[in-house]
Amino acid sequence: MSMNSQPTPGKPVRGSKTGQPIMVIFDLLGRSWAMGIIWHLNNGPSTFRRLQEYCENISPTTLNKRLKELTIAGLIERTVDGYTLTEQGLELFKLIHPLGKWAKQWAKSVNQK
Amino acid sequence: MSMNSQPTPGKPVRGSKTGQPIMVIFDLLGRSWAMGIIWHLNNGPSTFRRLQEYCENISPTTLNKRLKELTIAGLIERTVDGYTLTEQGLELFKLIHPLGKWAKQWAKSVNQK
DNA sequence: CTCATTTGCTACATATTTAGTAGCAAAACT
DNA sequence: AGTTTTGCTACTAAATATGTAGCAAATGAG
Repeated sequence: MSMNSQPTPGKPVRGSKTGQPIMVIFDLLGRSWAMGIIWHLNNGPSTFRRLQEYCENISPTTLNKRLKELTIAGLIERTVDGYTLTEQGLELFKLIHPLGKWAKQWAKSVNQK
Repeated sequence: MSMNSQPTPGKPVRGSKTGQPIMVIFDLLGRSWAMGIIWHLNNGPSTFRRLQEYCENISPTTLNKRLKELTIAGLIERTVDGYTLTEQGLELFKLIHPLGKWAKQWAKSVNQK
């Protein structure tokens, strides 16, 4: 079965053939560096090259693909200052933000084993 | 470069060479069906076969891999009733839960374009 | 201007991940 | 004792990500 490349609500995605919104964003955000990009853009606009550096030298192929996907999804956009979070992207970031704290706790407990 | 298969805090993962916890769980949860499994287990314990059905006939290979990863990560465990969320898994679910509502709104706005 | 740099990105070859199908051994019914 | 269900492995094909090279357009310096 061939899967859509752009995760779109209502269309089958990696993780949901019916395209349930929650699964669609998890497909989108789960792709490599997608979260890293959003996390970073929360600090302000960034150019392609700068994002690349920040993302530990992600390959330009992947970065470009990710940027296009996130743009189509309405989470980021390109301005004169570079790529930026849209309002929707910012809201998403706020929702996901608490995960950072939880993840640190989780990391400790995992490493204890 | 070869990447660890099991996303582990402190070790390089898809999305972070330094293994920052937040990136590690996004790697983990971003893999196909990982979220679907957690989402479903929130309704109670489930057997392998039942999970498979729920997950739109995910291939057993992938399901098994995911289950192992989530188990090592301490998010799920196997009991007499089948696979279940651990307490940590449940907490994670609670954090992620609000995303569901946001995603529905987001889906609407995306489809309007 | 004009030459050198930087930026955003494409091409391409390789490696890793996922999907999809078949089927088997052990446990649970009947 | 025989059938069904369950948890899972093996294997092949398709999709995704990585890593390197490099080019055309925009920017900056002299």
